[in-house]
Amino acid sequence: MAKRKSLADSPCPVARALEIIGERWALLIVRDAFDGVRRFGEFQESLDIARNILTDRLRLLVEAGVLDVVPASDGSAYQEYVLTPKGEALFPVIVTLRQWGEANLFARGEKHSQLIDRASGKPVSKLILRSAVGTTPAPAGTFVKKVATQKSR
Amino acid sequence: MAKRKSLADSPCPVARALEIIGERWALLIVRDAFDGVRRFGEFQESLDIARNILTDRLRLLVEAGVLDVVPASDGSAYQEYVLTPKGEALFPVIVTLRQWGEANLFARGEKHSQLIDRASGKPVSKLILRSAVGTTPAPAGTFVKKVATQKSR
DNA sequence: CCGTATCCATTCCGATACTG
DNA sequence: CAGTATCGGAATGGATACGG
Repeated sequence: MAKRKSLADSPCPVARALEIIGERWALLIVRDAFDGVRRFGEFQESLDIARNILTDRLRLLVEAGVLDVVPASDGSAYQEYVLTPKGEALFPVIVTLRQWGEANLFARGEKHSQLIDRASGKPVSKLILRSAVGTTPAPAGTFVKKVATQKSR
Repeated sequence: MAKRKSLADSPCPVARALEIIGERWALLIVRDAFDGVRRFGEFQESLDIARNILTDRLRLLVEAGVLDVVPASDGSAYQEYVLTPKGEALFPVIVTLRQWGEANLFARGEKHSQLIDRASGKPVSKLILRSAVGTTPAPAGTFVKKVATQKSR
């Protein structure tokens, strides 16, 4: 008993997403990857995570298709972990999470780290995110239920 | 040993945010709250979560200031759990997570649940998110480090 | 119907030692 | 440097029984 219930088959996209990245380390690894971190040791030092756990989390993220393993860019015989397109698509998630954290989790005047968007040169905290409005035409029968109770403010 | 490292004091807003909602159930509870769920039993049924865990997670979210406890709206002597402004500010996080899940975690033709934004009448999956561009003027000395390595695509 | 309390299996995670 | 192997303690989560 006490077998953990899998969310991987949930009809809710939020639940499925959490099955992959709803875990203490996963998103921090992804955040570091966005930050340019590629090597095992860099992740380990940056996150201060035990090596065995890091090994396991990297493996899970690779299996999930969020990271990819490539031969090291320098001569060394090792590997590097880079974001796949699927992993890069997590950028808006990181940004919104960061924005929420900055706005709600820091005392006035308290310092926080910052991330600059390479393309725009602006802090990611100030990015306006564009969703894929045109993508997924959503043909009839796509949804298993429709709930019209959302507030947006 | 093996004491879990707290992220609550991390200078990274993403890490702090994950300390609160980076857990298997927290965001699903928040998602349900956005969906209009307010009662203990509703959460329990919707999430199929053990009652003791639900109790604990609700308590944590209340402590974190994401949910608030109010007297039941019907006559019953119980309580209801409603989103605080801080909790409602998580809306963009849920939306981006959902968008990512829809785009990357479902096979073509596979159905997923849907959520309609009350204000706009559109699916949240197609919302264009506006960040608080004007807020937090970010005076000098706000950041502990600046990293300019971000890719945005 | 709303929770709390207990018990226990599973999972997580840190420390450490070890290999190449 | 980049992992793997093993260990033990802590946290998570599920089942269930109980009380308001």
